[in-house]
Amino acid sequence: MLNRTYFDLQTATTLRAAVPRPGDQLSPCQACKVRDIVFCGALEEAELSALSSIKSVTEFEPNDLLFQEGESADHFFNVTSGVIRVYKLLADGRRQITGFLFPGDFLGIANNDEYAYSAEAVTRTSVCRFRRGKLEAVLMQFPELEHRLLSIASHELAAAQDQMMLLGRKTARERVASFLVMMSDRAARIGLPANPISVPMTRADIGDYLGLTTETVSRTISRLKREGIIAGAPTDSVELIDREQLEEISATY
Amino acid sequence: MLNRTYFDLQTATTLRAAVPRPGDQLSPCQACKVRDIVFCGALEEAELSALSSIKSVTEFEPNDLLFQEGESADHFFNVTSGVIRVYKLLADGRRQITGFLFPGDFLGIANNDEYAYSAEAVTRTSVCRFRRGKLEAVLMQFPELEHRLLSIASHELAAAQDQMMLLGRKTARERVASFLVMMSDRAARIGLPANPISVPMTRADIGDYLGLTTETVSRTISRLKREGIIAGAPTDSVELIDREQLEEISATY
DNA sequence: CGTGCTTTTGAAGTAGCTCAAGCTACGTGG
DNA sequence: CCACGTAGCTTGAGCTACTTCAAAAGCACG
Repeated sequence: MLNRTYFDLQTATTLRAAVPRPGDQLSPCQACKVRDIVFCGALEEAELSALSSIKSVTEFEPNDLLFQEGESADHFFNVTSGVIRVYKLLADGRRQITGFLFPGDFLGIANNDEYAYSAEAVTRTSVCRFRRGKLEAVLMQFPELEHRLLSIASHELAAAQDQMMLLGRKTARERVASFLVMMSDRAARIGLPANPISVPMTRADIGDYLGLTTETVSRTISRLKREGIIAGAPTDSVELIDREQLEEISATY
Repeated sequence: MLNRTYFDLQTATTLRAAVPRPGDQLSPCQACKVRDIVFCGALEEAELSALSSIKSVTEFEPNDLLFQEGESADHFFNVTSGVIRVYKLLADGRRQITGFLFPGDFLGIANNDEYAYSAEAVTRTSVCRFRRGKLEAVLMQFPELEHRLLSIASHELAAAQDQMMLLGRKTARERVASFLVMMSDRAARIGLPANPISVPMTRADIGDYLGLTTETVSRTISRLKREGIIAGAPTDSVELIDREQLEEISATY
């Protein structure tokens, strides 16, 4: 399961040149490849070193559980490489994946002291982990960080609303097209090529994300291929041949 | 359209005794009937009067538009009475209602400077309105307020994830049951009776919230009535006869 | 080179949708 | 006060997009 995807993502974050800045080497985070993207980006040295002092780096293998719904929410995470799936389960095993996380994404915003969802590694993944209590102390000290968390939460909220539209009102074809366009955009955002995209998650994952069955996802992708809109390079990689049409199909307003 | 529901909600917020506190009458917000519920609740007098000085009260009639997706996000709102629907549209008119707002709910968290969704009054509604720029200035001054916004956003995020589960994986029956239980819980939360609940929105609204058609909503409610699990008092009011069974049906983990 | 997992494809079934008609409630104007 | 119009709700009949069940094919790994 340690497939190409993982290497792609590794490569990607490596490719993102970590531009040296004045004041470099003051804290390990200065060298972080994804730190320009969110949370830790563009912070004062004081804030950054406060954060740095409470972080620990952890690695996960594919399908490793980061935490489970209902567990005490002891940590926040910042993904530095790999892909994570976040999901909820019903008693009878039905699963809804509420999001996929990529390098630079933040994880662990919870309103009680319990996680409201579970999180698992899709690929080999590394994260920057913060103890909740400690992070909160740092937040108290640096209101700018809290401001940033609010901004992250707002983004997530907007994304969640788009996903509700997708789940409530789009056809299977529109959902799959939306998914592929989203994957392409996310890849571009973290510095990967937007076109032949890597799709490390299984059809079952995609189905549980889009509110479809694996069979429907597979059939829909097959049809898009037959129509020449996309093409499947071998190892879980997809080429968007007619991106414009894909966007039309995706029915984004 | 100025039906019983509106009066119910008016009554409710009036019933919520505004307990006098030391330091009362310092600002008009002290008397606010919903202020214990969120955002403005339990603030220092300084914070409260800062907020109070930038707010303005506005009323909306049923179906009035508060703002539209894509508009410049100039205001935040706090609902003080009535019910609001928040939704997104696709180009061809398909609508997804992403939430209903009740007294005490906060509205307008946006990540760009554009609203990501539209908002309309379901019933006659009154809101407390804050100019975005001014509120942001107050936020800068009182980090506690930003902390509170983050907490609100976290709650909304958790609710959004539940809704994704509902839209992606639940059956029509489970969705309708979930909806009724949710309405009952929300009513209780703002001090209304949890049992004969008022359902001011149309079947079309409910359908667009649950990812169903009006017909399916209607049929499903009819069946729940036939089974004696709920009963329809006349004016858009529903009695939960067997709440326990309704919760079972709703498939909440 | 077989074992297990994922994906694909087919065939049949069904939950929910579409289309259509009738019903109820309510406000309006004669 | 009653006819009338409109908007929402209900119910029926038929349809279809997606699911379910099943099997075979592809692929990764020991």
